[in-house]
This record gives sequence, C-alpha cells and structure tokens, in this order.
Amino acid sequence: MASTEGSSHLCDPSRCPCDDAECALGRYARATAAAADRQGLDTRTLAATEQAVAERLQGLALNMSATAAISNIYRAANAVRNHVERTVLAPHDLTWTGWVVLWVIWIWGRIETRHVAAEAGISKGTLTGVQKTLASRGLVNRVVHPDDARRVLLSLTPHGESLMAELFPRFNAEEAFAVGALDDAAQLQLARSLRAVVHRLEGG
Amino acid sequence: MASTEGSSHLCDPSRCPCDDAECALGRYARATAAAADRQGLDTRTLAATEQAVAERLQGLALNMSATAAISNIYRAANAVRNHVERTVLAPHDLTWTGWVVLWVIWIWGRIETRHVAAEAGISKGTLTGVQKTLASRGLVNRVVHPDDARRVLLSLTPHGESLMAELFPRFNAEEAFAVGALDDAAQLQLARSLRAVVHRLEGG
DNA sequence: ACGGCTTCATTCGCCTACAAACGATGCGTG
DNA sequence: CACGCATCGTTTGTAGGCGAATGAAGCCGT
Repeated sequence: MASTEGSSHLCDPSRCPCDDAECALGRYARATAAAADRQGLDTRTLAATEQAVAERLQGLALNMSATAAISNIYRAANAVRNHVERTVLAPHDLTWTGWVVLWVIWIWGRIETRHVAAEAGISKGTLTGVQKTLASRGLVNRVVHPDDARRVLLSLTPHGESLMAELFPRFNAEEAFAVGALDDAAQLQLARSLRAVVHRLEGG
Repeated sequence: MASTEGSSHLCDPSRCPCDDAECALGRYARATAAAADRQGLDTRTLAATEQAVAERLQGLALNMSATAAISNIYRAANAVRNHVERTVLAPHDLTWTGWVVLWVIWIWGRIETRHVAAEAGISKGTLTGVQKTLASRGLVNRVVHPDDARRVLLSLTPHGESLMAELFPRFNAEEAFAVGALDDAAQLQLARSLRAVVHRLEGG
C-alpha cells in the first residue's frame, strides 16, 4: 500500500508557523499521528517509542516557551543569512563570513587580524583562510605591522572599497526588509531581548 | 610610539552591549576615534576614508534599528550554540548539527533522510556526512525504504535512545537558562517577532 | 514495455569553522 | 645579552555546509 508515499509527508517546519508554546503540543500531536500513520510495520514498538517521547516532553513542558524562543532564534538567524546570501552576496561570489570580514575592515579602515576575528566572531584560524580568499580576489591588502613583525594589518583595496560602497546599501535594505513586519518599537524590543540572551550567555 | 599597542584595542562586540539604535552612533564615534588614534601614518588618507564611511552610514541611518535587531539575532544564535556546545554537547563529543539531527530522529522515531534535512535546516548533502558520523558511533541506524529503494530511513539505536534520554533534559535546561532574564510574556513575544522574520524571508 | 521526466541520496569541490600544535617574534628579568 | 614567557599568525586535522553534478530508482504517457 502507498501509505508510506502520500501520507508520509511531514509538516515542514520551515513553512509551518505552529511552533510557539501553545501550538507545540498540537504540532507534536500531529507528529505522532503522522508517525503512527507512516509506520506500516511494527506498530507496537514505534507506538511505545512515541508514547515514551510524549511522556518525556510532557515532563518538561514547563520550558516550552524557552524552546520556542531559542529554536526561533536559530531559525531566524539562518533565514536572514540565507536570504542575504542569495539576494546580495551570491551575485558577487561572496560568502557570509567573507562579507562580515570585509564589512569590519571597511568600517575600521586598517585593522589587525586578531581584531578582525574578534569583531567578526570567528577564530584566528578561520580568518587566515578567509583573508587569503579575499586577498586572492584583490579585495583586501595584507601588510606586516611596521612596529611588530608578529602582527598583520588588513585594509581594503580600491576594488574592495568600491564593492563595499555598492553592496552595503543593498545589504542594509535587506536587513530592513527582514524586520519589515515589525514596527520600530518591536524592532528595538527584539534587539533588547536578544541582547539580554547574549549577556546571559557571554557573561555580563 | 606605542600608539598602535595599547590604544589600538578595539571595542570587542562580543562584550560591548552598546549596539542598539541609540548607541550605534556612539560606537561608531568610538571606532573613528580609535582608528584615528591607531593609524600613526598617512593620517589624511585614513581620515578621508573614515569621513566617507561616516557619510555613507549617516545616509542610511534610518535603518539603524533594523541593523541592531538583525545583528543581534545572529550574535544571539551563535551565543546559544556555543554555550550549549560547551555545557552539554562537548562532553559527549557531539556537534551542534549532530545534536539537531539526533533530536529530529528522536522525535519522529523513524524518518526519511530528506525530512531530517528539512527539519534540521541543512542540505541533503550535509546530512549524508552527519549521518555517516552518527552511524559510525552507533547512534543511528540506516535502512533502505522497503517500498522505494531511492529513500533511506533513519532511526536511533538503543545507544542513541539512551543518550537522548540523558541529554535532552540538560539541553532544555540550558535553553531555559539562556532566556532566563526574560519573563514568560517576553519569551513568547521574542518567539513571535522572530517567527515574523522567518515568515517574511522564507515565504508566508 | 519503452522512453522521457521526476525524485531520491550520494559524491565532489570549495569554503568555512574550531581546537590544538607550531614557529616566529617581542618583552622582561636576571 | 640571554633566558624564559607571553603573544602573535599560520598550519593541521576533523567536521560541517552548500550548490552542482551524478547515478540509481520510480512514474507516466504512449
């Protein structure tokens, strides 16, 4: 029977809006139903497993709003990144990290690599590779620090400068589009709540 | 002159709370000041560049609240991921992606790989590698679909089951800790705003 | 039943991404 | 001046991460 074919289509979370606290249980109910409908064989074992999962989740249902908030943080971050990569970065063969690094150098003009890594939120080792890629495309200059041969200074080439001048307005416009469904107060509230999360985790 | 040594320490964004709309200009002012203090040589060129950057940013200052919200989404997502990796996942040699994949399989019991990739928010190709890693550790079973030889079904081994039973409560506790500075209403509001962003970008 | 079309998972090349190890450089003290 | 120690950036090894290409498998119209 084709019970595994048509009815096995799961609720795609990237399209299903129902993952807040109230709806999470409903979503899980749909999950169990779909799973029960999907299995075909060994009904008892899978049903027992699903039952056990339900008991586990119900035992921790008090933190459902936390789960909803956290999982949405991650999904939103990925959505923003993917959207910007497609609409702004991909036409110029730039990755997200490459863009962030360019942006940091653009803002600071001339900056040591360790500071670029800290500002961009990547490790030193990662920056070495990104910097090499950007330099090979003629976007970034690499100069040894005149006073300390251990350090390296990065700056944009004229080509990099003109690219940033062209891309930054588009990037900013996409940022504005992403939060376009929220009014100014909601945007500030969102930023404030997220900052509270960051402080809580990174120390503050 | 040690002007490049002590005074070149930039405001570390991972620790500086000042990146909301009001403070962003202040942060940039500090940036320009630090840059001007840092350069030592070719003062005019760098100052002219900074001046040009200031003009560009001021011309787009209207979207500052959007920038603050978006950048905080990304920082918060990274903070959550790093925190959970350190506190819960690293002791068991699990990566974030590996955890998410395990979680999806745990919830759905038996699920096709394409659905796992969709639920976990990764590509099919990435899942192939992650699945291989998890299978090599005896956490995941891989079975060809009985009715369609193209598809592959994933499920947890008993070892994987017991690992999830142990780790999920800890994971959930860390999620709750991350948003612990917000009350329930703020958590739901945060989830709702983020969901609005996701809908806006992924279609809805 | 046979030819195209679709839909899977996998593979490939390239690029992050991090921790740890490494080598080079600078600094401070004896 | 020379020794140890701290601080850089880079390298190494392992694991994600994606798009595009690949090949196997099913579907469907003729």
